Amino acid sequence: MEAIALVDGNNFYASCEQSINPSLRGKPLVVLSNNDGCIIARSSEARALRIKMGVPYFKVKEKLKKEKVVVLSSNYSLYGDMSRRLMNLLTKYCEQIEIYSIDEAFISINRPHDNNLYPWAREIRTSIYQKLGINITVGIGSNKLRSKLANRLAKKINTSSGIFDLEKINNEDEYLRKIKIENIWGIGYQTSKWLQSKGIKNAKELKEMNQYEIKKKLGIVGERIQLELKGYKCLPIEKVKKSKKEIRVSRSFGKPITKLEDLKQALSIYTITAAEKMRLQNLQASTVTIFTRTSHYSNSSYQKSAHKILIESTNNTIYLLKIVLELSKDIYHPDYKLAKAGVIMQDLTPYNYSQKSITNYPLKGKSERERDLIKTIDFINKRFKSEKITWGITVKKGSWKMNRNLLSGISTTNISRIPTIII
DNA sequence: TCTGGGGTCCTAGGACCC
DNA sequence: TCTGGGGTCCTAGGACCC
Repeated sequence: MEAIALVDGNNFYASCEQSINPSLRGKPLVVLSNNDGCIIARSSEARALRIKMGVPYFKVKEKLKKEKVVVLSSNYSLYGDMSRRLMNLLTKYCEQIEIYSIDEAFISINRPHDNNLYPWAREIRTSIYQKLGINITVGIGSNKLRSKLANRLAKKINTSSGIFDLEKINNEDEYLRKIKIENIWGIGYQTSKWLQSKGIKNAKELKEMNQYEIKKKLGIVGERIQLELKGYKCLPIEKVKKSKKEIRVSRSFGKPITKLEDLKQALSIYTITAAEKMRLQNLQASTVTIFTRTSHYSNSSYQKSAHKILIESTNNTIYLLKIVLELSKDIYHPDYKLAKAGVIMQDLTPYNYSQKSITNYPLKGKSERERDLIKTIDFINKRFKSEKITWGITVKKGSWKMNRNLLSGISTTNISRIPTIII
C-alpha cells in the first residue's frame, strides 16, 4: 500500500537562523518580511510568548524589546541553501518526492509489511536533525490532503514527537474534529467564513457535509477537498518539476514614490532581476506586464498595470529594459504616493523554442552581440557572487529602496560571511 | 412584432498556498 | 512614520465564430 508523507521544517526560517548561529538556540526569535514589514517566522520560544504570525513589526516592536526577542530581517539566500540541503537529504529516503515549497515536500512511499511507517519517519527526523540542525514534522496519510492534516496533528499533539499517521488510528473522527475548518489545506479566509455560516466548524463536519452544496458554492476545488478528506486521491504527486508559467519581481518601497524617475529606476532594477531569473531557468517571455499601486492602507487608492505582447520571446535585459521604461509612463500618476511596483514576465517558453519574427527585430548582428554581452555579465556576476556589473540606471541612490536593517549577516553561501569560531 | 444555439478562446479577478 | 513576495488554479463573462 502506498502512503503519502508530508515533511516540513518546523519554524523553518527561524530554525535556519538558529542552526547557523547556535547562540540563538532556545531564545525567542522572529524573522521579518522584506522591508522589515511583518513577522513571517517565529521560533517556538517566540510562539510561547504569544507573538502572532503576520503582524506588522511596528505594532509589536516595543513588546519584542521588552521580552528580549531577537529580531532578524529575512535572509533568503540562507533559507534557499538550507532548503536545497534538506530536499537532497529527503530524496535519499523515498521513491518519489515533490518539492512543494521552500520547506515542504510530499513523499510517496510503500508501506512495509507490518504497515508501520514510524521507524522510517524517526530515521529521517534524526538524520535531518544531525545534519542540518533542523527539526522536521512528518505527517502520513493516504493522499496529499490527509498527509497535510496528519502533519498538522503531529504538531498539535504533544506526545507525537513530530510524527503522525492518520491511517493508523481507529478513532479518526475524534482527530478530525480537532482540526478547525480554516486550517484545512485549500480552505482560506473567504471559504471558511461561508462554511462557518453553514455551521461547519471542523474537518469532520466538512467530510460529512452535503456534497452538492459544496460543489455548487465552491466548484471543483471544494469538491476535491472533500473527496480527499474522505480518502479519494484527486491530487497527484508531481514528480517532475513543472516549468514556471510566470516570473514576477515586485517590492514595496521603503518610502513612497511620487516621481516618474524613481518609478523607472525601481522597475529597471526589477526587470534586470527578472531577466536574470529567466536566463537561469532557461526561459524566455513573450508578454511583459508592469504594475504599481498605492498602499492598501492609504485613503486615496490607485493601481494600474500595463502590458506589452512581444513579437518575439526574449530574456534579453537590454530589450526588456526598453519595453519596461516605455510602459512605465502608462502606469505613472503624479498625484499618488506609490507604495509598490513590479514586473511580471509571462507566456514563458523554453529558451531554445523560439518563434522568430518575420520582421527580424532585433537586428541579427546586434542581437547576437547583445546576447554575448549579457552572457559575460551573468558569468562575471556569478563568479564574484554579487552584482559587480550592472546597468547604470540602478546605481543612483534611491531613497525608496528597501529597508533590511536587521540582517543576521551570516551565510552559508558567501565565504566571507561564514561565522568565525574562536577557541 | 417576432431576433437561436452551440461552441471556443481570452481575460480579469478571485481565492488560495507558503 | 512603519502592514511581504512569488506563485497557481479556477470561474464568469465578453467577444467572436458558424
